[in-house]
Amino acid sequence: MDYKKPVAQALHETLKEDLSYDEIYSLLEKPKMAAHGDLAFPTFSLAKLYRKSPAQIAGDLKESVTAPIIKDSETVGPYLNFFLDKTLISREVLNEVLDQKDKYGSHTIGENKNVPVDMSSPNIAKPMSLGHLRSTVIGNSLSEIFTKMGYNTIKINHIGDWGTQFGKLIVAYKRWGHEEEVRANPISELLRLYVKFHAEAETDIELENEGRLWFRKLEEGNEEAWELWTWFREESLKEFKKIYTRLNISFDSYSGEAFYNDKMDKVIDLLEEKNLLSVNRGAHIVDLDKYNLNPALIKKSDGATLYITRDLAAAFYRKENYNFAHSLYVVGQEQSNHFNQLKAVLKEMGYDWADDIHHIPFGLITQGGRKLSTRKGQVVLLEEVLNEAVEQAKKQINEKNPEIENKDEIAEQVGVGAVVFHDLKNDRLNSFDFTIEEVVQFEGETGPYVQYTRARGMSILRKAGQMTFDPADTYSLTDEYSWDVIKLIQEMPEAVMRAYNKFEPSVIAKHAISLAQAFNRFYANVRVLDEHEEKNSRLALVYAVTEVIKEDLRLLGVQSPNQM
RNA sequence: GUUUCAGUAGCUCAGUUGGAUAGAGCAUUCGCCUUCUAAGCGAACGGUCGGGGGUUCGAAUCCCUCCUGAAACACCA
Repeated sequence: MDYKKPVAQALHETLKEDLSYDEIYSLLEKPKMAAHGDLAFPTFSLAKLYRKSPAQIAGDLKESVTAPIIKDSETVGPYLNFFLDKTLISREVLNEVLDQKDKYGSHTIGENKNVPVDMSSPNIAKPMSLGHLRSTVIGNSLSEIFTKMGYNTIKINHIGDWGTQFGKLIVAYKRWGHEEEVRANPISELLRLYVKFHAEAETDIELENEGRLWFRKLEEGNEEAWELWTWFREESLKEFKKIYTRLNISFDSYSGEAFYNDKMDKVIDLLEEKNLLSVNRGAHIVDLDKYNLNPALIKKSDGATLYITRDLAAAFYRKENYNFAHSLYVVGQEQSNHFNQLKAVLKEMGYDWADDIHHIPFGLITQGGRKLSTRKGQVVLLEEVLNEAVEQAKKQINEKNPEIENKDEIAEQVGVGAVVFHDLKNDRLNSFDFTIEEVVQFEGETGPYVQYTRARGMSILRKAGQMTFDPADTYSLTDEYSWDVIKLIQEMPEAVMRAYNKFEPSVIAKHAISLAQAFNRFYANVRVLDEHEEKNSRLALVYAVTEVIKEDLRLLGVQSPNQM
């Protein structure tokens, strides 16, 4: 329930000559301090109109603005502060959560419209790095958020499975590789070969040529090249799926770069038809001067296609197959220029749906201040990070709750949850320098803190022996601690909306932290299981918190263990 | 060099549409477990919101300018 509405309505009764309902609604703000009440109305904007001091206007309004929901109002200078009826609002908020459960906070504006989400997109034969983790978890979370808005999302893993590096890889494998080793440890072995190739190529210039040759064979459908490529791809994908399983993420499509090989000619034909291609320094380009962008290189001087050609083909394919309302690309911010070009070319072609394509950029992860580089073998392996986090989680469990069952399962949920939450809690555009100590933090504003908060709530419910609550009951909560919790629960649907509008999972993470903090304060100060006339209402509040936290975490792709 | 993004407490970061006395977490120091899980709660300490100008009743937030950092900038993806 949005309690701003009845208050705005009450103000509008008095002010309808001068301010619209919407203006009043947007002027109403949440005070930072509890002493200033639950909602505040600043009167500055009326001062000129009325030729009175804002303080005076606030005083006049105080007398005339009333509503059942408004328990009390006070003026402090130019502000009219409202104190609301806690009992009434608590009851309605609880009724709503108990009734809707995990549907609480949902919206319907997506109404079955399609939204493909391009995310994760690791490269074959290379380990998944922290950069891929970001794309994966941000993409997954946005996909959940869009689903909660009513959209039908399609998670697409645009695998990096084509390019000259496969020529190099084939050469390296033929020279130094062994089948058993690749089978045993596909990615680390293929990576070793790839790194070795670049090291050797520094002195042996013949290698690069050989690599190009083998890539051409691959393109021409040479059987040996094709078999090796298929095999590398399969082995790599198997390895990736292990990680996706741990992250609890699945995809609707693994169509990668190779999938569009036969779909690029159509793009080039279309560009020619529309007279958009010109030849410059031997290359085919689309001029984008009027967009203040570099020309888009569609075809190299040797006739080969490029990244953008493929992405154009992918954009058309997705428009035709999904008829998307929005199309998201969760890709690092260093590729902003590419997506600006992509959209500009589509605009030039006359397609308005270019505006529905959204690049969702995110900040760079460095280590020791340096950019991570696969070629030089300087990578942070995602799997090792997850393992370390899970190990630390297990250590904590053994210290703090050694009697618990399913230790391994819980350690996995907590450890992986810590990593994922850490990645999502801040603005996605922030860059950060990676340290394992920071990621594997379990105290303060972390995933495990939020999970732990919920586990404490679940423990109370178990002790009470009550897991279901009647949505129609007349609940009543009057203390300050409950009130803070209620207000946070009430804000959840709005947080979902904001996360959606900004393509920003951290909004949800922040809400989860705030709610957990408020609940822990409640927990420390209010005895739930003691006999009290509000006991049943308090239990209902605990239940509502466990539901909302679980839903927040689910939207982030983090699991909620019932005990830890 | 051009473009884009960023600069808030020792560190990591919030700050919604411009609103009241700029907030958290970590770290440090100190309190709270015979009572629902101490992965918790509370307190103390900590600020020229990068500098300067401007707009406004009001600026961390908008505009200009300078400083610092990161990224991108034609045949990689």
